[in-house]
Amino acid sequence: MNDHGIFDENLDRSLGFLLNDVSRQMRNRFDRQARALGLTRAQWRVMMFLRRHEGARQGELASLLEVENVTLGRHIDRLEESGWVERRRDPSDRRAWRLFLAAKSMPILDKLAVVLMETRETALDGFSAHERDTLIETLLRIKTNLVDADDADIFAKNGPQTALGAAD
Amino acid sequence: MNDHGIFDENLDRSLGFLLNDVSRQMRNRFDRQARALGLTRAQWRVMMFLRRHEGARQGELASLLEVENVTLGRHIDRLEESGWVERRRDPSDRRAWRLFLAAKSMPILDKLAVVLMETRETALDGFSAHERDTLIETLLRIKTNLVDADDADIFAKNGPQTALGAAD
DNA sequence: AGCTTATAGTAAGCCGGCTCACTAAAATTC
DNA sequence: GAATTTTAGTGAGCCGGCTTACTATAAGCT
Repeated sequence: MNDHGIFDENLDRSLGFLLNDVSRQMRNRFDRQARALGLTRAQWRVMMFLRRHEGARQGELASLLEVENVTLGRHIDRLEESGWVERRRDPSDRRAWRLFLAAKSMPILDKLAVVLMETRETALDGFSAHERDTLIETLLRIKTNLVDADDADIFAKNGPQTALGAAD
Repeated sequence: MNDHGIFDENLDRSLGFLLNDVSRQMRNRFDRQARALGLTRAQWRVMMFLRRHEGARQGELASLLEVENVTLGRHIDRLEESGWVERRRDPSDRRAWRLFLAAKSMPILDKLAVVLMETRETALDGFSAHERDTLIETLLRIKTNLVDADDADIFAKNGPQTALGAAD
């Protein structure tokens, strides 16, 4: 019983903020461990995806990473400046870049995978395999819900003509 | 079977990145809905905490929010500039500020609580009450694990003398 | 009292997200 | 072939985190 009515729930237990907190804590922890290697978690993630998609264009990679084009562009700026990644002009499309890992990048990737595993073990200390699976599946469900809702917003805004399968 | 060995797991399913993605999606969704009201989720959260702790100093509020002092300081800069929050000098400590909500802030807070609930409903569409509880408890466990690990790091670095209960 | 240490907060500057506005080039349409 | 629209990427600038270094003041010790 307090003065603020039904909206005065405990913000510490609110899903959005809790996800934010935990995500931030994990990022900070990983980055502290990885600082000596000269990469942040976000940068390393870009490189891991790039390893499996060498020669990708920025837009393709941004789409895989689910960030905006401009966000990835700035990552690539920094990674190129530090010599981890190379931009080469696409020979058949002069607007586009093709992205490649520099040779010096390879040895770092697996080291940081170890840091990631350690961070995860810290976070999930005391969790059973089943609990871990459930958590991952739950987060994927949430992600799907949010993506679907965004799609529905776009549909509502632009009308059916831009949606797939809307042919007559 | 590929060329990259045991470290080549699916990054899309990696806990840290998944938390990051979901957290970002929820933040973006909330902020898009709330933009018309002139506040972001982080700013609104500051104000919600402040409502229950009027007169708090910046350091106290930062500690409640679990962000660094400097992070909150910049929030307060912006909130003060927009007239949502007031800084008043502490009469008994000239280093410190005391924080207060401006009168115009009150009507906004409950509106944004509704936006938060809608965002949560979108995210948790199709989840049972039990599943929701489980998720929150799981996230709190992870948070505890990470906080404990940070505490252990500090202990290891500074030695027992800074830990509570380390008398003699 | 006077020196030292701890605390409250700011300044500067980095990374990681975003939007909005833009350029250059490609693709489409007429 | 020319005009239009779409696409690839950048520039500027905002918010939200952080670290490191600093100022000003308070508190503690001798």
